[in-house]
Amino acid sequence: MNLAKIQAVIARRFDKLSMHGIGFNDFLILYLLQQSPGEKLRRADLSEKVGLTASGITRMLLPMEKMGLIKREAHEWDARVSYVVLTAAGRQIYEDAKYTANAIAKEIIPVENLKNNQPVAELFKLLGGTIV
Amino acid sequence: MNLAKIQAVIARRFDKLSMHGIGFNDFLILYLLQQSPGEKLRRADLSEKVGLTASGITRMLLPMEKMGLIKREAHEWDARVSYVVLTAAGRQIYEDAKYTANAIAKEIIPVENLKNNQPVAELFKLLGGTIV
DNA sequence: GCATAATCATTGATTAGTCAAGTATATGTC
DNA sequence: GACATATACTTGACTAATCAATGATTATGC
Repeated sequence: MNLAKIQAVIARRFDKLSMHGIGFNDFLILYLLQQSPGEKLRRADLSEKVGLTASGITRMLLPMEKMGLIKREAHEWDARVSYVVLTAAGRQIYEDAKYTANAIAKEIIPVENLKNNQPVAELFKLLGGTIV
Repeated sequence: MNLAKIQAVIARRFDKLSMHGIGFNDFLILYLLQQSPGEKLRRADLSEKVGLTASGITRMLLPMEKMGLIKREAHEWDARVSYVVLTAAGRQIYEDAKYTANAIAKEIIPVENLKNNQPVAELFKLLGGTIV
């Protein structure tokens, strides 16, 4: 009864991100948005990527929206979907936080797995299949 | 963001335990008690074993106590500690649920790891280091 | 073209857990 | 033997998530 521990331990390492005013989950969202075409994702897709339910996503994004890290955008023709879009402020925070996050990820990932110079990407990929 | 998924997936498989009126966590508690000397454990030790905080344990055990699966027992000389003891009813439920749980565990564990004929024990041991 | 079904997002109610503080008891030191 | 500190547990306040229900919109079958 607690695999969540692993996730908690990793997430805790990322507590340093608070120096940028965001947490692990926020960073993950920004990361996913930033690497998506148009820096946007449908809420349904986002929920699928992070492994939360739709309502979980709604609730997780609320404060990020208030902070101005992300904003809403309507789908071109499907009125049911609402895109989550990275704002300029969000992109800026992400760019700043990236360095911190990479440093943390470098402490976690075994060096031999560090092929390209993108520790966070590698970490998320490693956890990937199961996590992100 | 979700290693908890693994745990959730496994726990969900154990939903069948509801036919015995208990859930995965309840079964885990019963399991741990049943294999402890005197069928009892200090709350602190239990919390350590399942990876919850002390308060988490207090809250998890409350309904089980109401259902009469477990009961309290004072420590012989240390008035701070309170043992969690398996009741006769609890043992009975455990014995019944064990068969269901073993069947489920057998579906999850790779056959080559099934040495002795105690799938649940093996499963918990496999998850062990990190989980139980 | 209309009825029915499916999809997307939000909301209220609930659950499972955390942390911080509090209570009670034990232990070590002087 | 009294005080400081540590340990065991409980409680209140809070957080993060779930589910079930709902509203809105789009897709499908006939």
